[in-house]
This record gives sequence, C-alpha cells and structure tokens, in this order.
Amino acid sequence: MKTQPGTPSARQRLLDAADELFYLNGITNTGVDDVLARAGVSVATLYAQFGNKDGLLSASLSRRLEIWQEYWDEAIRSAESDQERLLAIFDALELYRGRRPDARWCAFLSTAVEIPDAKHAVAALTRADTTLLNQRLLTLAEPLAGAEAERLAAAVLLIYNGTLASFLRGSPEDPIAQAREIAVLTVRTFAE
Amino acid sequence: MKTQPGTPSARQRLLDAADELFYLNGITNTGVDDVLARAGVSVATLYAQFGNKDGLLSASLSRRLEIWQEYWDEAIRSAESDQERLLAIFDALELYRGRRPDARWCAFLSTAVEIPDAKHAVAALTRADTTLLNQRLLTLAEPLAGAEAERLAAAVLLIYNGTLASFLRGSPEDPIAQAREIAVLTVRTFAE
DNA sequence: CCCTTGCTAGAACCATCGTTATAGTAAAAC
DNA sequence: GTTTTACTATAACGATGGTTCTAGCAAGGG
Repeated sequence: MKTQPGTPSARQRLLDAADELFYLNGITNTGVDDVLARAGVSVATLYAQFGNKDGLLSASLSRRLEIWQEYWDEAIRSAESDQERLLAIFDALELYRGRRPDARWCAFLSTAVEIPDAKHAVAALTRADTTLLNQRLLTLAEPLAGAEAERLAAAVLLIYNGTLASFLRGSPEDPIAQAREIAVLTVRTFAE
Repeated sequence: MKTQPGTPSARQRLLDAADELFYLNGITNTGVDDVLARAGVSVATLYAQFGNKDGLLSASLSRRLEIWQEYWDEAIRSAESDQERLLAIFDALELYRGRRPDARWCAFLSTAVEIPDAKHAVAALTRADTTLLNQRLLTLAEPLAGAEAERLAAAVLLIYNGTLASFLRGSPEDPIAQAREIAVLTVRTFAE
C-alpha cells in the first residue's frame, strides 16, 4: 500500500478533482480524462473505485451533501437567536464562499439541469439536498411562526434558491447580503 | 418554395424543436439528430440555416429573449398599479406556465450551467436576459422606491431567480405564488 | 518469500455526435 | 421550360469520450 503520509489517497484526490471540475465546467462538459489528469490518477483506479462516471458523480454529490450539512449545523450553532438560527443558511453560504471563492455554485442546481431524468440515481441526491435543508428550516421556523412554520420555511428556501441562481448567473451584486435582507423582512411579518 | 399553408417553415420547426429539447433534456444532452427528428427536417437544412449547433442555440435563445420580453410587456400593460407593474414578472411566469405546462424552466439558467465559458457567443445572451429584465425592474421600481429603486429592483430579481431555481429543483409547492407573497412584503418596506 | 493491496502506464474498443458531402425532388419564379 | 428555391434522404468522416484490457510495479502482512 502506498501510504505516503503527505498525499491523500487516490480515491480522495478523485473526489476532489471531480468536485472542482464537475461544478465548475459542467458534468457532461468534463471528461473522465480531465478528472484523471487533475487528480493524477490512472483510469483503472477510477473504475475500480467507482464503477463508472456516474458512480463518481454519485459519490461526489453524497460527499457534498455531508459537507453542506456540516456547514449548516456549524452556522446554526454559532447563531444566537431564533431568527439568526433560521437565517443561518445564509451564513453557511458566506462561510463556504470564504473558503472556496472560485466556486460557481450550487452542485445540486447544476446537476438538476444536466441530469433531468428523475429515475437517474443522482436525481435522488439532488432531491435529498432540498429535503434535508427543508427539514432543518422547518424545525427552526417553528419557534418563530408556529402553525405557519411550513410557509415560512418554504419562503426562506425560495430566497435561498434565488441566491444560488443569482450566483450562477454571475450577478454583479452580492446575492447573499441581498437575500439576508429579504429574508429578514419575511421573517418579521411571520413573527408578528 | 414549399409554402404549404398548414406547416411552418423548416427553420421555424427547428427552432421549436430546439426550444423544447434543449431546455427539457439539456443542451449537451440533446443531439443534433434528436432536434432533426423532432422537427422533421433534414441535416443539410439545419446547417444551411444556422451554420452549426451553436448557431441554432444562439438563434433559439435570441427568440426566447424576444418572447419573454413580450410576455413581460404584456403583463406590465395588464397591471393597474405601480406595485402590480413591478410584480408583473410573476404574472408573466404564470402566463407562460399556463401555455406551456411541461416546461422545466428557465432556458437562460440552464444555459448558464451548461456553457460556463464567458467568452462563448451564447454567454452574452444569458447575460442579456438579466440585463433587460433588470432595466425594466429598475424603471418600475422608481415610482415605488425613489432613490432606493436599484436595491428594490435587485431584490425582486433575486426573488425571481429563486422562483426559477425552485422550479428547476422540482419544488412541490407553487413557487410563483410564494415568490409573489415575498415580493409584496419587500415592496412594502421600500414604499414606506 | 509469497501474496495481496493499491495503485500506474498505455493501448485498444466501441458508441456517439457534430459535421460534411453526394445526389435528388417538388414547387415557385421568370 | 428552364432555373431557383427550399428542401429531403443517406452515407460517410473525424473526433471525442466512456469503458475495458493487459501488463506491471511497490509496499506491507503473514
């Protein structure tokens, strides 16, 4: 086994490379060879680890999902009021942007465009992203909106989606700050 | 010239087919052959009319841009107050959805994902969509928000993008109605 | 020492896809 | 009646891309 302490395993490097290329240049747009070149890994290893390109994509999205959950939870923990906790998803975005300023955003949105087939294995993961986020929002909205928590959560989710889409379109403004402003307004009308 | 009164020209049929396939299944996902089959047109005609696949895509997006401008203007004309005029883009969405319920939405958002290269001829069109929309919003926001018109217009644009992204993700709720609610709240705080 | 594990290198295969080329048809224009 | 115009049908070319195959190396475990 090549356990050189400095370099991560081939599997890790493949996932990292896929992460950067798939959601920067598009999934169908980046060839398997591109991923291999960036990861510095041979073809055989990729197919041994992931079966095929779809397998790599699935694994990459699964990892993204976990990473985002960590970002969310971290942001929620740092917040100090009910309202701040509900709006923590925007802090999570900010956090992520700070660490990866080159990101073109959101992997799951891109995937939804490129893999329209609902039966595709990957489609379930893009839905899972929305579902998991929605669950968190629902819990956090309850102390603020009570019986109307569902509506409030849905509204925040829409604003969140707007942020992602604005990034994707290359909005010149700062969508996160804008979204936060709008979200605050929305929350207030529910809280009253 | 084959000017059979019933059937539209081959060029029209190609544009229609491209419209339906590109933004339903993805651009790179739909082959030239798929477009040809759907349009009932031969290969030579496509290349005579549009040069290549990119040409067809460009023409298709240009037409979309014009069509959406008409939808916007129609909705704006039907509105009867300053606020209603600003929110008319959501009526335009509703109008469009009524006529094309199968749409997976938004051509320009999809294109932004699939053609990340900013120098690509098509990238200018996706930016044009945002620009044109923003200009309209800015004009309509002024009687409501005065000096803060720019911020209000940006906010409405973000909510609009959120609607499109929610559709793309297959939101179970009705994003248009939600977006309208949120937009009303936002407008009110500016109008006060 | 051998065997397994985790990899690499490089070539080859096959399908798909954008594009071009050849040849031909039906109807409008003149 | 000849020439354009607006097409069609079919085949082929060239490149790319996902996938598979063969062969081999280096290191740790038993």
